[in-house]
Amino acid sequence: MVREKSAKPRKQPVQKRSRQTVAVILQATARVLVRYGYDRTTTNLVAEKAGVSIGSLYEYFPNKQALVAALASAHVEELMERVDRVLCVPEEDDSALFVAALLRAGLDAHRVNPALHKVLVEQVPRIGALAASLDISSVLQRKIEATLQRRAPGLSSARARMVALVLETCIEALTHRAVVEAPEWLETGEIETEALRLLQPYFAQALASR
Amino acid sequence: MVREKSAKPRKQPVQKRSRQTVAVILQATARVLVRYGYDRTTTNLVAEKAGVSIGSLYEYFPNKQALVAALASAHVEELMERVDRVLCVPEEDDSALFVAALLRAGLDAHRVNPALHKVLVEQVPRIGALAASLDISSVLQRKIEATLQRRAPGLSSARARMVALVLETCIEALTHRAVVEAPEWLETGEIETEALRLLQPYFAQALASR
DNA sequence: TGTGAACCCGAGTATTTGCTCGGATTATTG
DNA sequence: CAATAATCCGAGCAAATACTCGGGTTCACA
Repeated sequence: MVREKSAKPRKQPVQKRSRQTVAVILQATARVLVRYGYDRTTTNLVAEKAGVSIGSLYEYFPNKQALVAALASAHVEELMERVDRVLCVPEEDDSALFVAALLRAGLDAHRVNPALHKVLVEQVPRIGALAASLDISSVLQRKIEATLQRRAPGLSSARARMVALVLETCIEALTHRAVVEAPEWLETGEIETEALRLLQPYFAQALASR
Repeated sequence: MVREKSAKPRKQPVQKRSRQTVAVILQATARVLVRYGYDRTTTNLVAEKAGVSIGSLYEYFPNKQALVAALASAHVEELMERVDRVLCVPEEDDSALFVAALLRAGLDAHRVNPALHKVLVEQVPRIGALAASLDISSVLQRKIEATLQRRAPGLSSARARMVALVLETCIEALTHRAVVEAPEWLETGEIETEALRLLQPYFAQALASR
């Protein structure tokens, strides 16, 4: 099926009409992905559900991977916006509050179209363009690392990287796990409490032992 | 490509010769998966690399999913054996030692054909038979939960489940992350140290506050 | 050593699916 | 109001790929 895609360039939408078309195609892609899963998602089906012709789809997306990658990028961007909004709040000098804020960002992120998120994470193979688009974690980790170095200049850069990795990894894993396996713990906030019990002492100690 | 697979039953290998064939096919599947990735893995290619005919392959595996699922099951089983071997050692009454043993089990597990593990985790879509085959985490979690209830009978069953989830999730996520992103921290043991710093206080406290 | 069962073979078939291309339709510009 | 560009269309091609089937080969066992 999908060969060694040499990314053939496509035209950019310039008029309002075509930008609308692209948007409709992406929305349809999301719906089809969620409903049928990745490998039963075909470009023809997406075009049909979007109400545009297959020809139009290929005007703007050179292949299926590029199509899904575009959607994934948009999704990740939306997540990042939420995280940024939380990370920029200036009052988390207190380590406990900082961790809590991070955690809330993680939980929040998982509330953006969780069904799509699940498909992207579980079914879409991380290959080629998709690998980069789906690599949320490392972006986030770097972001945390930067914040850390800004707020706790005493930390060596190696330590900052390590602590950022631990925080990001655990938050991402725990929230994701809760979403798919124990949604009731999300509602009740139990997961949040438990994660704080795990991460706050760790983080406090990491800051102390500089 | 692959339709709504209605699992058509295939014959079981009974003679030594055919068992050998099945083994060879599975080994080839692993090699092909690692080398070409999931969607460029075709049944025809697997048969060719295994040195058997495509007909023989379909004697024992009804379709591609079943083939990969069989391989995944075998892999998971191998992981579980290692984990069991560690978990059954009787001397971890000390909470710190218990966590350390768990962690070592996690790290150990990731040393079983890590390349294959990576492909299975990152590329193979969790659908149908594959979803179950790849669900290592929940099996492990239940195993930890049982061990926990046996060794710390003071814990309520809800707490045991929660603590097991946290331990399993974090160990799995951290080790996996280290493997793919910072292998040097695996060599030096830094990841292990750091994970212990995170998990031991948490676990000790969880046991104390019964 | 004969016979049926288990096993193996691989060219070929039936589908699926990504994607093109020539031409119609709509917008923009001078 | 041309003329040119942008957009849209969808039948159909080419290639890939999962899977079958009829027939040959090897094994178990009486």
